Amino acid sequence: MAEPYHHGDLHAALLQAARGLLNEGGVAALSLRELARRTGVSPSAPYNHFRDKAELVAALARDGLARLDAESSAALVGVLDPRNKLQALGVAYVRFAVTHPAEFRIMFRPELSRAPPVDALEYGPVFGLLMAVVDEVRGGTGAEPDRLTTAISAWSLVHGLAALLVDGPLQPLAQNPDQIEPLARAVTARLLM
Amino acid sequence: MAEPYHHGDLHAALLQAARGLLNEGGVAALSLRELARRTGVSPSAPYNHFRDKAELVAALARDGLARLDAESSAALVGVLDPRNKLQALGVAYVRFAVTHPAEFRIMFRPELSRAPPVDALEYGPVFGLLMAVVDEVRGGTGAEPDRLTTAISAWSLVHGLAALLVDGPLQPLAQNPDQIEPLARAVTARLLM
DNA sequence: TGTACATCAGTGAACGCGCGTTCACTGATGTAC
DNA sequence: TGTACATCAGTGAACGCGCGTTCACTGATGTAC
Repeated sequence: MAEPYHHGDLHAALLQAARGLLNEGGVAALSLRELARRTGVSPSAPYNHFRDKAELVAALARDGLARLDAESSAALVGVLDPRNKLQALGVAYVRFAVTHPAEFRIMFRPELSRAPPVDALEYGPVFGLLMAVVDEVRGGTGAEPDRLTTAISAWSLVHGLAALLVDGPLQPLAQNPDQIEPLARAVTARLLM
Repeated sequence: MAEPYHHGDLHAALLQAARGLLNEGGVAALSLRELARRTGVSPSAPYNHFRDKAELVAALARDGLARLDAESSAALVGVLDPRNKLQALGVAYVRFAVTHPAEFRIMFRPELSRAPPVDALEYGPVFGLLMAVVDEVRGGTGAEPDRLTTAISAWSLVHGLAALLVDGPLQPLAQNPDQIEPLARAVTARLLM
């Protein structure tokens, strides 16, 4: 209501509002009109920044992936032991999901955006990181099962915990984030056995 | 188009059509009107069988849970070793998710129905089964970590694999179901180490 | 076996709603000279 | 430093659509006698 023209940074404001909307009401609640309302702008204003709704959703997913990538890399700083690296990566994954549930949800709902954000088993940054660490771990010990299976197992474990916390029956636990870190540590510790 | 009145079993036909719709277009595609169209019935006919859309979704989730429960119990028949039981339960879980993706999705999307289908950590049938098997396994060996953490870890592993196959970047693998069984076996084998 | 009638499970028109998107427009901003 | 003008980022009305749900209705079914 301040100045009718030229919002400060509508692009960012829309994405921010979209995150909020997703966190509150889930995917069903994400509408361009509501976004416009929340950023105090007319229904057609968003079309100056995104071709259509799918493009906005795709941008959200892309941002989420980049953030997860950054946090994953950060989690490895100063960690030397390969097995500790694997655990650190897992804990970071769960923490990301719980602190950014909107992005986490949308990254794994490919119907929503035009193209899948993570292309299958192609080496997206995050999966690449995981693969590298898995190779490090395998390099140490002897006759372990196949690389891919190991990576998929590790990914499954943390993805499952994240999904149960974000969308599933473990949701109540995610309410106070102090409990998340120890739980994630305990669960990912199974990767080390 | 045969006889205009008294569909054979509209209740079941609607649920069946809903499963199809969910499998094809995801949650967003699930509409009562489309259901009516597919079962060749007027838009108001479904209201003779379900109070509203939420009730239909809840019925779908309930059916899915019952089915998962039945398949889980069936998977344990004839298996004696506790660790093998744990694995069998895990494989059944993944198989259920891949063969009934609609139900699997909806069971873990509590916003959709009025009440959450699995009440938190209360002992729903499936979780009860898991807990019992976990206790069996723990009874065998000595100083293992806490029950709940063990159960959550096991659940996370299989839930994560299921989610990555159904909605995530492992989707391509789920196309030919012959690969699913060995993969599920390999991944759940990590529960035994 | 026939008839009367309550109940069950449909029809189809209508409602109001929120949505995505388009369109002609207009004020603010920034650049060239 | 001023002015002319292209471009950028908004407005607001309008569109068509599919949705969930309601309503008065009606044909088919099953039960009582």
